[in-house]
Formats: sequence, C-alpha cells, structure tokens
Amino acid sequence: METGKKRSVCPLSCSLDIFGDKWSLLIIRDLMFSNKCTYNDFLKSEEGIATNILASRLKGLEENGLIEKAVHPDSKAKILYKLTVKAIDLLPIILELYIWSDKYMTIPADIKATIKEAKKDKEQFLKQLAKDLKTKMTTH
Amino acid sequence: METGKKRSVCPLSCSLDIFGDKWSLLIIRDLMFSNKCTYNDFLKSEEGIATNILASRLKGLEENGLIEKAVHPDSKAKILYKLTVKAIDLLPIILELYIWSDKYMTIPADIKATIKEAKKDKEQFLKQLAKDLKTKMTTH
DNA sequence: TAAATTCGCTTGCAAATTGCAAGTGCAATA
DNA sequence: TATTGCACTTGCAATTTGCAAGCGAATTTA
Repeated sequence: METGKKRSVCPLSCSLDIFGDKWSLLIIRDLMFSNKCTYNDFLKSEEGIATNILASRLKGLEENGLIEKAVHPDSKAKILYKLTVKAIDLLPIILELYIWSDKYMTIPADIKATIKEAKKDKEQFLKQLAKDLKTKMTTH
Repeated sequence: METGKKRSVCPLSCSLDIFGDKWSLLIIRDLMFSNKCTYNDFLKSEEGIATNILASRLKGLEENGLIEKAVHPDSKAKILYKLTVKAIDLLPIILELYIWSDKYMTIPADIKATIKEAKKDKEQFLKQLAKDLKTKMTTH
C-alpha cells in the first residue's frame, strides 16, 4: 500500500485511503480486543494474513498515526505495537460495524451478547472501553 | 472481487469481506448523499473509479443485498441503482466515519458544518436521514 | 429514417498488489 | 555454542487494478 495518495477531499474517501482494505481494521481489532500486540500475534489471527502484507499494513498504520512501536517489557527482541488515541477513536465506527453485522449476519454467541450489552448504553460502553484502552496504552 | 469467501466468523472480518475496499462505500455514499443513481453518475465521481472496477463493485454490492437495480423512469436505456434497507442501515457507520475524519483531517467546510449539526443529536439526525432515504427508495 | 450519441457495460493488456514459501539478521534461551 | 524465536525481507506466481478501446441496445439528432 502506498501512503499519501488522496483521491479526493471527501472525508470518507480519505478515511478509506488509510484503512479501506481487508486487513488494517483487523489489526486494530486484535490490538483492541484480543490482547494481541506483537507481529507474531497478528500473524496467528484466524484470518491468516500473509507476513509481507502484515508488514506493509503495520507500516501504513504507523505512518498514519494509528499505531506506534514500543520495546516489549519482556525482551528487546520483541516489539510491542500499541494503539494511539487516533486509533482508539475508531471505536465508535467499529462498534457500529459490529451492530450492523449483528443485524445482517450470523455471528458468534459471545460477541452477540457483548453487542447486546453495548447497545443498551452505547455512550457508556464506548467511554469505558476507550478508558480501558487508554489505560493499557500508558501502562505498557 | 470474488464473493462468498469468508475468512473467519468474526463479524468485522465478514463486513470487510463485503465492503472492505477503496470503492464500495463511495458508491453507497454517492447513492446516499449525491443524488447519483446511474452507472455514469458513479463514473463521474471525483475519485475517478475505473469502469471495470465500478461494474465489479456494483455486482458485489448487489450480490450482497446492498443495492438493487430498477428501470429508470426517464428511459429504459438507463438503469437506476437504489439502496436497500440493509445499505441504509450502514448510515451509523458512515456517520461515525465522518465524525472521525472531522477530528483527524481537514475537510470541506460544508461537510464540517453538517457533521457539527449531526453531532448535536445523532439519533435524530440518523433517523431523519434514514427516513428520507427510505422514502426515496419507494418513490423512485 | 438514417446517422450519431448515450448508456451500461465487456475485453485486452500492462502495472500494481497480494499471497505463499523461503530466507535473513538479531536476541534470547538451552 | 547451537538452537530457537522474533520481526521482518525477498523472490515469484497469481490475482486484482487501472487504463483504453470496443460493443450492443436504446435514444436523440439531422
């Protein structure tokens, strides 16, 4: 993926220029909900991203300020990827994506239950999640 | 784009399988906000989609139940594309995309103003927009 | 009514992107 | 010291994209 190419001034188009592909949001998802934070973690995800694609997506996400690299506390051979606030702010979009999916496709029971909870008070749910993610951001 | 390929059971991944690319949501956008409804309308959009890509995306969107073809009232040489309820239900996602864009990039003043309005009462704004789109659906 | 134009595509082809497998260099572990 | 784990890179084939041209049917123009 080449960065810095804007097709138009439309905000939607510009957003898609950043994460409008089949993989970028899945990496964000892993960082948000699965406690995954290393290169190999992402590689192991269910969808099976190819290693070179993962590398290019991580580069793109970093260039666009959605993720940052940090040294892993366990070892300096490991790199810890973390979300920025800009990425955490994607939460409302992602929640709405889940809600839409819940309406139009068959989804795992546990996720379904979480979505049901979230819908009861979206604002509160998002606020809490964002808070948790921001805490994790700084404690790493 | 090949349809019917699910990479995993994750709702996010499944959604991206449907419209996780650089073009599909722009077609939806045109149908929602720009009074565009024909093949040539979409071709003329600012981003400059290639004709074969447009054809393949329209096919994909139709196969996934997001748009439908109808005969154009003006002429039978024209085909009128219209949103389904399933696509209109993407509105919350799209609004959140606009709101995120507004926060993190420079966007046209008129759109900025609309987003500002929308944020005052999201529910109401979405309700009204959805209503308008559904009305247009049936009057065509 | 014949010719030109519009409309919604399809086709061919080159360029870019993706996916897969193997390899690389450094750090940590055995 | 040898092996393993980690974060990539590289090479290459397959797929997808982008561009230009073409095509048949419907509509408009001369």
